[in-house]
Amino acid sequence: MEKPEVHKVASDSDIERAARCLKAMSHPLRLKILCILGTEKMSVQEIVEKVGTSQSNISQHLAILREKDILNYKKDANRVFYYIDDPRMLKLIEMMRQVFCPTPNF
Amino acid sequence: MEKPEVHKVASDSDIERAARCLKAMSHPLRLKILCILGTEKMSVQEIVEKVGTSQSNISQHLAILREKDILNYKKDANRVFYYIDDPRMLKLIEMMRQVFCPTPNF
DNA sequence: CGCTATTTTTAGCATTTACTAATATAGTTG
DNA sequence: CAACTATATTAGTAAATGCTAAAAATAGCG
Repeated sequence: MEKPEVHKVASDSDIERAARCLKAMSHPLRLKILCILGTEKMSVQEIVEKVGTSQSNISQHLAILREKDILNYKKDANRVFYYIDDPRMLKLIEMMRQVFCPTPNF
Repeated sequence: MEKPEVHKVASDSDIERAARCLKAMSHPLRLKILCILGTEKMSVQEIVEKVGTSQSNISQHLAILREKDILNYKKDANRVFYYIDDPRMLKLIEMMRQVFCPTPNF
């Protein structure tokens, strides 16, 4: 009862993990990918069209999100479909919307 | 009524802004600073002690958070007290806790 | 199999980031 | 003002990041 701290600080390992994840999200193109994905599955092609940069560049960014377990994917014949698997990630993105998007769009 | 989209994608400028902010938060030391700050005001000294790296290093990280408007500060005599001003930022940090901290601490 | 479409990987390069060590600034106090 | 405390800034360097262009996988199709 001596220390009325409202909260303890997160453990260093939690912080490291969070920072790694944030870092992966903190590039405009990658964040945009996450935004347009939302709860959908989308082919690389489609992502390229909607995000607007070279296919190679998108593929590299997708690799980063994949390696950090932010995106999951499924191969279907010729194509690869990416999607957000982790509900916590969806929650995080929803939160970003609330914080960073003035109008109720997004 | 033709397109029953659940949401529109955030505007590119919103995304750029969000990405800049996330990037500023996405370093372990900076994230830790934000975590230990929470709703408090804290001197650089105190932050140095709690975070655990050199004074110069902390000062540089504080500068980054300051320049990105994530932290505000007040000078008091000899010392400088940093704090999180923006309630949206506090909300974001709270969210991080929920997502990244398994135990109900933080 | 040769051909096309989709995606990934590689190489090379310019830019940015992060740290340490050293120095500077500013306020405090005797 | 000299010495001290707290903070910021600078310089230098090693590592990481991000992009373009080119080449390589992978799968489907005649």
